[in-house]
This record gives sequence, C-alpha cells and structure tokens, in this order.
Amino acid sequence: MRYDFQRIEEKWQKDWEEKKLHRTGEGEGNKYYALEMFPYPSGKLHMGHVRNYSIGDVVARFKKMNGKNVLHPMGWDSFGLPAENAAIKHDTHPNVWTWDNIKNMRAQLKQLGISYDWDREIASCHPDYYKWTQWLFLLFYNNGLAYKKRSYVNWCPSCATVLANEQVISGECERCGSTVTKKDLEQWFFRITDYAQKLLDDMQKLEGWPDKVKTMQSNWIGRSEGASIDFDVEGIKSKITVFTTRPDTIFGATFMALAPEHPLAKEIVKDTGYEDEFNGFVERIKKMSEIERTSTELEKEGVFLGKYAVNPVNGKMMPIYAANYILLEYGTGAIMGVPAHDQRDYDFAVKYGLEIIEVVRPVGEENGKGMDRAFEDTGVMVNSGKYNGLDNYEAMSGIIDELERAGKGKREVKFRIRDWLISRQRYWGAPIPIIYCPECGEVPVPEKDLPVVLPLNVELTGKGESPLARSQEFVNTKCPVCGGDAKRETDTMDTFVCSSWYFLRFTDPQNKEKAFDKKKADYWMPVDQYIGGVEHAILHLLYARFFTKVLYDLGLCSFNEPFQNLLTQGMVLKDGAKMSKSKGNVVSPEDIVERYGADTARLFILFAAPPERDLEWSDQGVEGCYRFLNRIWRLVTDSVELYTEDSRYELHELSQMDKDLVYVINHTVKKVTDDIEERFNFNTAISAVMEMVNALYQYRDKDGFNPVVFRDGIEKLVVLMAPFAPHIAEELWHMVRNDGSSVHSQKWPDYDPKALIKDEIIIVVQINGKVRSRISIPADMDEETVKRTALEDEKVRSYIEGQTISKVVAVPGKLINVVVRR
RNA sequence: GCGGGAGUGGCGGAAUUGGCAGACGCGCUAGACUUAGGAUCUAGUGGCAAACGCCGUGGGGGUUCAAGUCCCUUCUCCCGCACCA
Repeated sequence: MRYDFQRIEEKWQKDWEEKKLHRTGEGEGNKYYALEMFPYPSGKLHMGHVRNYSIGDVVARFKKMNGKNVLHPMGWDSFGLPAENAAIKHDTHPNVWTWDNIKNMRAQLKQLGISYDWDREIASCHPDYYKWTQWLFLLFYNNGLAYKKRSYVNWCPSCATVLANEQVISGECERCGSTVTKKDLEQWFFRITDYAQKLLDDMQKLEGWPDKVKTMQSNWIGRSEGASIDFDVEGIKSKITVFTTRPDTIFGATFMALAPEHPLAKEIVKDTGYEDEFNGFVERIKKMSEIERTSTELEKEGVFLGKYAVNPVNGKMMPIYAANYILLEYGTGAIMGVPAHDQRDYDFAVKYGLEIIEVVRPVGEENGKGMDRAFEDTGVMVNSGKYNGLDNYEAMSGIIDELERAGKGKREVKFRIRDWLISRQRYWGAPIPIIYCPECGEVPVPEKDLPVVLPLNVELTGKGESPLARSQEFVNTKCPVCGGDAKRETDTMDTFVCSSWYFLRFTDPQNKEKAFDKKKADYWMPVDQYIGGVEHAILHLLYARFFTKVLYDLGLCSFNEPFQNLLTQGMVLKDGAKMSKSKGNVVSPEDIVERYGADTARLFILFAAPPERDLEWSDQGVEGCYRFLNRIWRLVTDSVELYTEDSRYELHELSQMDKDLVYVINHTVKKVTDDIEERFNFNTAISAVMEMVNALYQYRDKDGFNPVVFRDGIEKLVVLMAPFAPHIAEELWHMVRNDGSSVHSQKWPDYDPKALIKDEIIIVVQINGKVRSRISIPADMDEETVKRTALEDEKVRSYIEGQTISKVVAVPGKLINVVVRR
C-alpha cells in the first residue's frame, strides 16, 4: 500500500471539518490560548506563513492532547493599502480583491490542516468588526486618549498618506521604501505617550518574551531622566527651555543651540541683522531629506542668532545659535551647549571657535591635561563653584535642587516615543467616526449610529487627498447634536488600530452588543503563546500592549498585558536570502503541498531549524522528510496484522531486547514532550522520533521480538507524530486502533520513569581527560567499586602502567577520570 | 557609536546543569536487490595518519581532573536603533 498523501489529507480534512474536531470548548477548565499573528490577505500564503502556522499548530494540538481547553483562531488583517493599489492596477475593487484573497488563503490554510476553529474567523474589513474598531476609537476619544492636532508629520509621497513614527524606518516608508518627507498637517493621534512609563515598567512582567524584543521596545520608548532648565534671553521676554540629562555640566555651558525650525529662533534673530543668514540656513536645511538631515555623518553647522542667553547658575552670557544637529522633535528642541562633555557640542564649538570649559574630570586626574575630545564619563567636579570636588552625580542633584528653588528648572523625565498618528488619507480602512458641524464643531458619531460604513462606490486614483472626500454621499451628513448640515471626517484609521485588539475579539467573535464580553476575555486572555515575525517587535506588539492597558484602566478587562509568551520566528531563506519575487528565490507552498503533501511541508519546516532561527530552504531536505514519512508509513502498514494484540505488558517479564526497545519508546516520549513544552525545539523532537523509527525497524527484524511491545511502540509513535504531521498520523491511527477515535483526541502519552532505569550502563573512562575506555557496569554499583572496576580495566591498566595515580574523579552514571603523572 | 544575536564537518543542525563534540537529517562513497533507479535495504562518512595515535567547536590567552559550554582578550557576520541633548 502506497503512502497516498493526497487522498489521506483530503479525507481527513473533510472528516475533521464535518465533525468540528477543532471547535473551541466553552469557557470552562484549564484554558490555553494559542495565537499566530493574523495575516494580511495579500493573495497567497508564503513560506513564512506556513512556518508561523505550523509552529502554532504544533503548540495548539499538543496542548489540546494534554487536556487543555484550547482557543486557536484565525482571521484576516484585511484593511490596508495593498488592496487599494491592487484595485487600481487590476481595475477591480479593494473589497472584491480582499475577499477573493481571503477565500484563497483560507482554502490554503485548510489544505495545510491547521487546527483552527473556523467558526471564530474574523476579518477586520468586515463592518461587524470595524464597527467595534470605531467604537474603541470613540472610547479613546471620550477618555481624552484620541485627539486631533496640527504638527509636522511623516508623509509618504508614494503611498500618498501620513505615517506613524513607527512606520518610518531610517527615513523611509516601512511599506514601499520611499523617502519620507515632512508635512505640516492636522491629524488624529492616540495618546500612547501617557502610557510610556507603564509600557516600560510592565515589560518586567514579560518573562516569556525574547530579550531582543523587550530591548527594542525600551529603546523605542526611550526614557531619559534629567532636568528642564530655563535660560533668560537678553532683550526679549521669552525664555529658552532646554532638556538635559547632564545638569551637572551646566557650569561648562558656553553656548545655546536651537533647532532651525524652533519657533523661538525667529523671535530671537529679529532685528539683530542676522536674519538673512538665518533664513538662508533654514532654507538650506529644509531642502535636505530626513535621512541626510539626521545622518551622524553630517557636519555640525549653525548660525549665530545675534543674541545671548544667561546661564542661571553663574550669569555667564552665552551666544545663541540655530544648529542643524538639534532636532525639534526631541526634548524641547533646544540645548545648552557643553563642549567639554558632549562630543557633538565639542565638534560644534571647535568649528565656531567657542569656549570649552572642563567641569568634570576623571577621578585621579583632577589637575587636568587639556582636552582633544569631549569627556562624557563620570568624574569629579571642577570649575563649578561650590560643587568643586564633588562626585558629578552628587553635584547633579545639588544643582537641580538649586535651580528648582530659584524657579529656573525642574527634574523631568522625557521619552523618545511620540503620540501615535492614526489617521490615513486612504480609502481601504475603518472610517474615523467623527463629524464636523459648523455650529457644534467636532462631534463624535453616537454609538447607535455605528458602524460608519465605508462606502463601496468610491473613485480610487491613488493620488491626492483621502478618496472618501470625493464621495458626496459619505461626506455630507447631519450633525448628531443639532441636526444641521455637517461633514464627516474623511480619513481612515491606520490598520494597526484594527490589529491592536483582534486577539480580544477572538474570545467573543460574534458578539453583536459589545466589542467583547469581559468574562470571556478574562477567561481566555492573556494569550498563552503568541507567535509571529520579529518585524512586529515594535509596531504591532507595542500598540497591542497600549490598547490592552487602556482597556484595563477603563475596566473593560482584568488583565493589562495581552501576550504572556512571545515566540518570534525566524525568516525562511533560500540561497541565503529572504524569499522574494524580485530575487526570484520563492518556493511556493502550493507546489510543495501538491508534490509532497501538507504533512511533508510542515515536517520539513519544523525540522530544518529551531523556530526562532532563520531557516534555509532545501529541496533535498524536503525530500528527506517525505522519505521519513514514507518510512513511517511502511513501518506501520507492513505490520497491520500485529495490531490486534493488546498493548499491555509487565516490564519485569520482558527480555533484555524488549526492555531496550521499551527504554527507547519511553525516552522518546519524554524527549518529545520536553522539547515541545519547554523549549519549542521541534527540530530535536522530530529527530528523536526518527531515532525511534530506526529502533522500531531494527527491533522488528530481530528474532523473537515481542508483538505487544512493538505495538505499544507503534501506537506511541503515531500519537507523537500527530502534532507535526496530523493527516498521516490520523490515517495510521485508524489502522492501529480501529475504534473510530481520532488520534487528535487522544491523551498525550506519559512515560514510565521505571522504564528509563537501566540495569547495565556504559560509562566512559578517561585518563587525564582523554577517553581511553568504556566499561559496562550494573547501574546501582557504588562509586568506590566503579572506580576500582575502571582501574582494573585492561585498556586502562596499559595506560597507567608505571605512572602514579594522583586522583580519580567520578561522575555518577557518566564517567571516571583517572589523573596520572609520571 | 549604542543595543541584541550568531560563529561547531561538504550542508541544515545536535550537545538542555562544565562530563564521550558532531545526535538526527541532507549530501557523498561502496555494496545488495533490480530490465531500470531519482525506490528500498546494508556498510561507511570531522581532518591528518598505513597504523599506535594526534589534531579539532572564528583567533589568542586563562580557570579546571575535565571547556563548544566559565573568565579575559580579539576578529568576523547578521539584526535593530542611531546627532535622543
């Protein structure tokens, strides 16, 4: 009988679907929420998807077999720009394109045999879903967490929309790679900065997250402690407020520098005769791209603004500059220049001949030796009046206290993270539920009027303002407050808003009254295991944490972190590079499934590398996994006549040969269990099963093998394979156990600790750390006897002859090391 | 520059607590079966050596009876952030 994967896979997929085998249990018992990041329906699955979902499926199936009530859902992150671009290109509608893709990809997922509960499927572009995305926007709005403001925002000219800071990767659009420019626009924001500290603090709770992701998030949030200090400016009333992490160096401040776009710069330069120079400088900078502008390589440049600021601690007059290395977005957009202790200020001071005053010196070098670069470490204060001789940290504290008393400054914590810009000037997204009334102003859409339905008859050009703005029936509406003529907001929400709460909707996907029921969410959440690509380390994972914290604070749920454990899977590579159409190194999952079946595809992808590491695709490796499944197939089907025996046996009645196999069986059960449960090392779990198969073949070919023991091995083998290769396991299970039960409903096997105890063991004998012999001894032999036996070994004796034994080290059950010298 | 990770046969990778380096798979070599083999099975497969053996986990040094694993030092590669005051 041939391994007909196609017939087997189709048969069981149909059977599971009919029997609703993967339906989620009700809210009772020991729960386990396994979640893979829901995909954008781009058209077809790629190998990255297959990897993601194969990993998740092993976890979900394993937990189910271990008696957990498992939630393992799937859905679609189905709003977004590609739908719009594809619609324009192929003259279709984003709605049609998206739902076609969903249909295809759903079919592909079913072909892979992933154990999703399809009754819980959701799509973020469906009105039943985005109604609640809009509802959440209003919740944020009503609690002061969503607001509109005018500011310099990131603009992607190619995507014709604004972008969140998180979507700008070294000056380029995260999606299309175009150079991002700045635009002064009025936009909607979520107040994520209010949660900066909480997002940082609670990362300590995330023990099940990779350090890498936590570090990336903390760097992104970018907390710095310091002080804001006010500097008076001669001749004008306005003060320059700076933020510094080094208030201890204030006696070394010799100049001030403002970002060129800083509003105060214009005011300061006014009527000084330096206006023309300043304006020219600003013009030049505006022409530069964001990347050039913020490059570390760029030479520090600036222009004098014609006025001086007063140092609040010593009254020193300091020239004020506008400088290209000062960023308006960070801190207050202004700094005090301390050339002696900041390399950037040092470079600037050298260029413009500004004074360099040393105020911190390394301990032990208090006399100073002149400077050729800035000294940025800790040390002892000099040239700082009454603070001289103090450790710079003590001085820092004293100086801030002094400034606070004088009302010139205060302790402050600044974050790098900015509020989350969520409006997009694009069509295929959830409309922002706000109405503008000439009488009443900005009015939120009342809950009863949700959803604000995205109209389908809208002209798409991919250029200019939001496409919704051209739809008169959408734009024109009545004010919910006064009933007068009013206009709708025409921007849609960033798709990351949709994906910031989908894991909650999965706990209660059909709820018509609420986004989700608190009880249900509290039962299922947090997600026990979340799995996805590391590319979401900042964007999605940070936003989802933010949402969860807001909902927690507003009493909608009782947990404040969404994802207990996070597994960031590696990429799938071919010829050392990420698979991509442009490189022409794409292997399509469809082809592999057609040629070898889903079980082979899954097995290879799980076997080729540990999940968090990048995986190098190998056609020959796939072939090898296919051969392995065939090998199992033959092993099981060739011995069908043996499976009538009952598989019970008594360990002490078995022969040594039987006991050896029983050892392998139990050892494999333990190894596979530990590898899945504790380490997600599916690759080593599978290799353990391979060894077991080798052992079963050898055992069966021996004279006098015990069919009862063999059958036990076969049964365990099939069950152990179930999470990895569910179809073949199911087919074989029905041959081994003809009782109509599904292998996926079986209890995960236990191992018998007694079977793992060997009577005889082999231990290694080393002489001076080099392996020289092996001896077989009874497992319970006491240490002294073991040592003596080792020394009596013939081979060992030939090595130690004529030498003095200085020491014998014993590692119980493993080795003996004899230390000798001449 | 800062942060994170990695470096082990021809290749993917194993070695979980300092205790036999190279499990398992791929590839390769030889053989068996066969009209045939890109099926299957058997044996072999880190390097050097005829062999006893010696060497071997990026390089150098150290701790230890014992180091891929710990310490110091250094090189290379990948990823993330980057004029963050």
